[in-house]
Amino acid sequence: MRYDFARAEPHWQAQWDAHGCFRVADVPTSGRPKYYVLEMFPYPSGKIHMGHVRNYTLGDVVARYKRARGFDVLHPMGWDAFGLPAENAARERGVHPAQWTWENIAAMRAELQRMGLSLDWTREFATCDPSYYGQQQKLFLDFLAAGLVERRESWVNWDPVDGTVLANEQVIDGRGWRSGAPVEKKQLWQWFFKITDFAPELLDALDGLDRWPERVRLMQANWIGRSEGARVRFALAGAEAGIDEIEVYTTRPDTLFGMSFVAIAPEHPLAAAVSARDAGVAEFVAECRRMGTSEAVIETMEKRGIDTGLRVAHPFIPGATYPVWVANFVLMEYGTGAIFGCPAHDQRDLDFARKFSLPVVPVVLPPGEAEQGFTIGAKAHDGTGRMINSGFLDGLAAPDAAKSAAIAELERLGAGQGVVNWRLRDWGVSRQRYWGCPIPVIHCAACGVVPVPSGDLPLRLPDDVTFDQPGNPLDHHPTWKHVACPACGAAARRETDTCDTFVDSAWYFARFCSPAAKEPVQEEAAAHWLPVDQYIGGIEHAILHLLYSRFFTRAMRATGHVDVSEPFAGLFTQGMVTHESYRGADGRWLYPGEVNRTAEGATHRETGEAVTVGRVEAMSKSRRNTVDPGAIIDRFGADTARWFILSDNPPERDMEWTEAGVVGAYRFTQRLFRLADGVTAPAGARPEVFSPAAHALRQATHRTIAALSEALEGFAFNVAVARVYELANAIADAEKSADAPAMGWARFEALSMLARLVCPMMPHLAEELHARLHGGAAGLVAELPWPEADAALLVVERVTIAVQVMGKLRATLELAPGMAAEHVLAAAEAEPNVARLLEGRRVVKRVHVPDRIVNFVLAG
RNA sequence: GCGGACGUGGCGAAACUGGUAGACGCAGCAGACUUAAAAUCUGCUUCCUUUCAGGAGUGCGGGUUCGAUCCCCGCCGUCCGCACCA
Repeated sequence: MRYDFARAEPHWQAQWDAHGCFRVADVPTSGRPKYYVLEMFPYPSGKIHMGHVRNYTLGDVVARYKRARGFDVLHPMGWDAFGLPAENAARERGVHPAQWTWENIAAMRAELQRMGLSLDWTREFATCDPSYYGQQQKLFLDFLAAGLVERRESWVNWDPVDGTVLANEQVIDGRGWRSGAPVEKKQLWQWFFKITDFAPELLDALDGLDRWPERVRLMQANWIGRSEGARVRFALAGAEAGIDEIEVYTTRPDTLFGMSFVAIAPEHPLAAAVSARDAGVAEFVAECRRMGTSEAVIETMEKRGIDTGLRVAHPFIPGATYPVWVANFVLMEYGTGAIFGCPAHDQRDLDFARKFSLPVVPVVLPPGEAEQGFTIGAKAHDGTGRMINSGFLDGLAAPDAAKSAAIAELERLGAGQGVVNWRLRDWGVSRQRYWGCPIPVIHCAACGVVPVPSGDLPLRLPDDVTFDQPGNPLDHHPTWKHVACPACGAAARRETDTCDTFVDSAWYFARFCSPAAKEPVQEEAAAHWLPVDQYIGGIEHAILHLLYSRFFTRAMRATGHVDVSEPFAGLFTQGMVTHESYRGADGRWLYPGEVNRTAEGATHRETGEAVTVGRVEAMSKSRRNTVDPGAIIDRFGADTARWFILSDNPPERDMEWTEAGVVGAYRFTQRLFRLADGVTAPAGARPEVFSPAAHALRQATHRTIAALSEALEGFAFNVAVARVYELANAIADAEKSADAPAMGWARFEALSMLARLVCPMMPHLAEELHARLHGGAAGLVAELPWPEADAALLVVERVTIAVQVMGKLRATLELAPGMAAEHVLAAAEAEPNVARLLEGRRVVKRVHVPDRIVNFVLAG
C-alpha cells in the first residue's frame, strides 16, 4: 500500500479549514499566550517560486510548533501588490495593472493553499486595495501633521528620451533600459519621511533586538552610520558668486595639517557657480550627471576630478592655501557635500593625490616608525600613531587626543565645531508612477500644500488610465488631478506622485492584527498581537525594509496608533534557493525540465545533444534555472516539497534544489507510511517491564522528542529532520529484533509520537499516520499539544570517553557517567594502546574533562 | 569602492560554541529479493600507507592552547546590500 498524497492533502486541508484550526480573533479571549509569526508577504508576480516555498515552509513550522506549544498563533498572509512590474505589463501587453495584479493574486493564492500552510486566510489583504492604502493615506496625513513628512528637492535618474524617472535597476551601464539613452540626474520636488529624526533611537534600540541576527544589526548600525567628527569652514581666497567659504565634514580633524586639497561634489552649489564661467568644470559636472544616482556605481567608477582654480585658506596655518577640486566620488548626500583631502591617511584621497600629483604630507607617525625618513608609499596609514608636522598637535596620540585638541582649536577660532554626523538619509517616498498609493495632498497656489480631507479618504486611483505615453499616467489623466482646494475652494492640483512600495510593506504587519478596522490599526488588537514574535524573510531585506518598518512603527507610536517601538522582536533571515544552470549547444539557457541529468553529465531530453552544466546560482527566470513548485506538488505532494526544503541544509544558508533530493524526500514519506501501515494501538495497559530492545526504542523515542523540541526552537530544522530519520531507523531496526512482549507497545508509542513530531514539517502525512494509528478516533494532530518527553528515559546510562596521548586519540572508554577523575585516568592508563605509548615516558600533565576526554601530556 | 556574511568527504551537512571531526541524508559500490527491471531491504563508503597499527585532514599561511571546525593575525574565493526592484 502506498501513501496517496494527492487524495490525503486536500482532505486534511479541508479538515483544518472545517475545524477553523488556524483562525484567531483580533482580540482573543482564550487566556493563552500569543505568538505572532509572519513571513515577508509576497509580491504577486503570478507564480510562487521556490524562495516562497522555503520562506512559508519555515514560517509554517514555527507556527504549527508554537500552536502545539499552547500559544494563540497569529499567522496571516497578504500581498505586496503595488509596484513597477504591473505597470511594465500594462505598457508591454496592454493589460490594466489592477487586472494583472488581481489575477496574479488569485493564481498565487491557489498555489499557496496547496502547500497546506497553517494560515488564517480570513485576514488576507492586498496593499493595492483601497481599504488598505486608504488607511495608509491616513497615516501619511498624521505623519505630515506631526512634522514627520517634508517636501524638498532631490535628484532622480531621468531618461530624457522616454521622459520618465528611472529606478536604479532600470539604469544599465548608465543608460535607460528601454530607450538606451544616457541617463541624466534631474532635480524634482519630492516627499520625504524624516527617518533621520529617529536616527539615534534606531541605532540605540538595535542593542535590544537580541533575537535578531547579529549581522543584520551590524549592517543596520553601519547603514545608520553615526560618526563623530567636525565641521570645518574653509574661507575661499576670493568669493565666487557670493559664496565665500566651503564647509566640510570630516571624521579626522586631527589630520588637518596633512591636507592638500578640498573636493566638492558635482552637485555642490559652488560647482554650479564655477560652471557658469568655466566650460571645463561645466563639462565635468555635466558628465558626472550622466552617472545616475546609484551609490554603488559612483563608488566603483574611476576616481576623477577637475581643479576649479579656486583656493581655500587653512584654518590653522596663516597664509597657506589649497586648491578646490570637483570630484566624482564626493557625495552631496553625505555630510556637507565637501571634503578636505589628507592623502597620507586616507586611501581614496591618496589615490586621488597620486593621480593629480598633489602633495602627500604624513602627520600621523605609526607606532614603531622613525619620524625621520618616514614617507607614505602606495598605502595610506589610517591607523593610530603620534602626531607630527602638525604644529600645536605634535606629539599627541592620533586619532583621539589629537582630534579633541583640533576640534577645541577650531571652535576657539570660530572655524568649525565638533559634530555628530549620520550617514542615514531621509526616506524619499515620491514615485512618479501610477500603480502605487496616491499621496493624499493638494497643491493650491494660495494655500500651499493642503491635506486631502479625511472624509475624502481613501483617495482612489482612477481606473481609466492609459499607458500609451511615457511618464506618470496620473499626471496625464484628463480630470483626476484637477480639484478644488479644500481650504479656499480655488482651482488646485492633486499631488500626482504615489508612494514608494516600501511604504506599503512598512506597516502591513500591524494591519494584520485587525485587517478590517476602520482605522489603520485597532488599538486593542495591536496591543495584543504586536510586536511580531517571529519574522522570517530574505537577507536581501536586511537593511531597507526592516529599517523602514522600524521607523514606521516609531512614527505610528508618535501619532498614537501603536504603543510599541519595535515591529519585530525576533527575526530570521533565510538563504536563497539555488539550482544548477544548463546551456544547450547553441548557448541558450535550458530549463531543468528540458535536461536529462546523470552523474556523468547532462544531455538534452529531446535532441540528445550535450548540455553544458553551469554554476549553481540563485533561481532566476533569465537563466531558466527555476523549478515550478506547482509541478513539484503535482508529482510528489506538498509534504515532500516541505520536507526536502527543510532537510537540505540550515535555513539561513543558500540551498540547492536538486531532483535527487526531492526524490529522496518523497521516498521517506512513503517509508514512514509503510512503517506505520497496519499498526494499531496494542490492547491492554502499558507493560510493567520492557526488554532491553524495547527499552532502547523508548529511549530513542523520548530523546527524539527532546531533541526535536530543541532543534525546532533553534531553527535547526535540518537537524530536526535528521533526528526524525534516526527515530524512523530505530523503529525499523526494532521491528527486526526478537519480538519481546513489550515491543509492540514501545513500537506503537514510537510511531504515534513520530506522527505528531513530524506535523510541523509534514502536516498532511502526520494527520494521515495519526488517523490510521488511532483508527480515526484521536482528533487532529493540528489540535493536539506537543508531546512531552519522559525525563526518566532521557537519563544517560553510559558515556564514551576519548583517551588521548599528546592530543591524539588512542583509545575510548565506556563508563557510567560522573566517574571520579582518578578512576577514569587509571582506566585510561590501563588501555593497552595507551600503556604502550606511556611506557618509559614521563607524564607532565593529565587532563580530565568529566564524561568527555582524557589527555596525557608527555615530557620532551 | 564601502558595509556584512559564508567556506568541513564525490554532494547537502552535523559537531553539546575549546574536548572522539564527518551524525543524518543524497550519490556511489557490493549483496538479498525478482524471470528481469523498478520499488524495497542489508552492508560498505574522508584521503593516504601493506591488514595489526599508523599518518594526514574542516579554503590557504601563521599564532594561542594539553587539545582549535570553534579564539587571534594575514591572505584567497563565493554570496548579499549600497537608498527608485521587491
